[in-house]
Formats: sequence, C-alpha cells, structure tokens
Amino acid sequence: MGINRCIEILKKTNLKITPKRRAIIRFFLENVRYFTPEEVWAALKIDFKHLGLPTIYRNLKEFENIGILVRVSRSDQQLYYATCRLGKRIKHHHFVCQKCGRVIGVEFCNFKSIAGDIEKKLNCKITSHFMQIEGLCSECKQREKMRKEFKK
Amino acid sequence: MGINRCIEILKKTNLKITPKRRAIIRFFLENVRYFTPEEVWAALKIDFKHLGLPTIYRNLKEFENIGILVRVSRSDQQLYYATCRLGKRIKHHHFVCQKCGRVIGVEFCNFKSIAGDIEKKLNCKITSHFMQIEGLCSECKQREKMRKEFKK
DNA sequence: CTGCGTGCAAAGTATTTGCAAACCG
DNA sequence: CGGTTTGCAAATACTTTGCACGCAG
Repeated sequence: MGINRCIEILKKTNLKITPKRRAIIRFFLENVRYFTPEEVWAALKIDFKHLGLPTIYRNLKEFENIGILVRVSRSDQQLYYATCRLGKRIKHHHFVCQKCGRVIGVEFCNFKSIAGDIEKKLNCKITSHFMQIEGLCSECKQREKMRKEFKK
Repeated sequence: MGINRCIEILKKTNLKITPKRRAIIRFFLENVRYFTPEEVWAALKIDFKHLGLPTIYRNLKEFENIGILVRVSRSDQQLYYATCRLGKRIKHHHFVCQKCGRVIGVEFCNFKSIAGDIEKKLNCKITSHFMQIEGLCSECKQREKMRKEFKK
C-alpha cells in the first residue's frame, strides 16, 4: 500500500491531507516495522518544530480506523503501530520479525482446519481468533545465516 | 488446578501463604473467568477492611510468574488475569468465552501443520506464535440455544 | 526473630481531553 | 470561509515504587 493509496483513503473518509499526516504515513512506509507513538513523535520532531504527541496519538488511532495502519500486540501494555500490505478488508494475521520488527500480513491461515477439532473437544462455538506469529523475516534469516557462516 | 496445588506451588517457590493470597487464589478458582486487578480488588475489599490495590497488582504478577494465573490479551491496554487448568509447563493457548469470560486452556493446536506453509511463502523462520480463540463456551452455547428455542 | 508481605502515599508512565489558534479545501 | 486539525496544558487511567510496620514460618 503506497502513499497514494493512503491519501486516497484519507480523501474517501473526509480526512484532510496535512503535512503532518503525510509525514506520519511516509515515516511508516519508509520504515517497515512497528513503532510506539512516542517513537514516531521523536522521529518526526526533527522535521517539525512544533509537533504535539497528542497529534501523533490521534492520527495513529485514526489511521488504524481507516485501515492505513495496524496495531501490533506486545505483552507490555503499550501501543504499537505498523503498516501492513494487507488492508482492512481482508481478515488476516501478522508475522512480526523479532529482529527488525517488520510486520507482514498473513492471509493464508487455515485455522478452519483446526477449529473443528477444538470445537468438538471443548464443545464450544468459535467465532473468532487472533494470531500473531513471530520469528525471523526473510532478510534477517539470511543475515543470520551469513553471520554463522562467517564465524566458521 | 485446585487450591491445594496452588498452595503447594507457593511453598515450592518460597512465597508465604497469607490470608490475602489465599483469598485472591480462591476468588479466581470460584470465578472461572478473567478479571482486571481492580475488579479483584473491589471483590476482595468486602472481606478485608484494609487491602491495597498495589498488593493485588504485586500478587497477580507474582502468581503469573509461578504459573498460578495467566494473562489474557484484550485490545484495550489493560491487564487481565485468569486461572487456567493448564499450568506453565505446557505451552498452550486460550479459548476465551465472549459471553462469560471463562478461560480454557487449549493444548492441542496443531500449528505445525500450517507453520511450514507460512515459512515457505514468506521465506521466514517461525520461532513462536500466540493465539487466542474466542467464542461461546459449552455452557453459554447451551444457554444461547435454549433461549432461541424459547423464542419460537 | 528474621525476612517477606502489606498499606499507604506518592511517583511514574502511557494515553486522552479541552480549547483556542492555525490551516486545508 | 467553515469545519477540521493541531499545540499546549492539563487531566485521566493504569501501574509501580518506597518505606515503615506487621505477620508467617
């Protein structure tokens, strides 16, 4: 999802395209990983003399609503946001790289294949499920491999 | 996991068995669903004249560490705890009833069957995954069904 | 009787709100 | 120009910490 698609979504939802909103979106597109609101703020303050943290909070939340950003779950109680190639329309999960924080949408989770089993065993009815997968992304896996070979 | 097993764990980990700790554990065992620290506090304050919220926080965290309680993830940024039949030793997931909040451990998730597929498609290496399943538990499903039949 | 547990107050951290001024369209 | 967006200050919500006293083992 490029910047043009994002701006299109802003227009469609009657949100104004301000320099700060542009910057937030650009920031996420250029840094494909998850960030806390504070981190986004720190990064953008370099370019903007006046930039309030509440502005960041407000916009990140807004962007999540309209599907430009997704929230990432961590066990600490903080907000994390990232871009995800897959928009809001497709129900999907996220792979999060434990090394670089990159977030990748995973639409092919055949949960159905195990749902029936669980329903039978618990005698319950499953209505939804949330999954987050962690590991090393393609790049980090490669890097890891090279590092190991270098050691030899 | 009954109260005796819990007390056994407390002893094993050199935690003292105080009336308040007993009460917290009993509370969770008698109300098989997830609670915020504040809810636990509110419920136990009835029995204890002096009971600090920090005590609840401290103990819930402690109990999570030693495997008496588990944390439940919700999209709001609050702490939720519950008991789970499955202890810490077995890696497992949770089924959470959207009606009554009951938490049930699910050890039979054959994630392995789909992990390979994801690894291949993303060219990544998966090291862990988190899953939470929601729906209606056995009792609530039954109740729902009865309600529907009654309407006819 | 020794050290862990607890209450209370206070601090800390993350997030939200109110409102006037600035700005997009 | 009108309504949205923003900065700033302040409030709020949740959680943790410090310390003196109390109690389990």
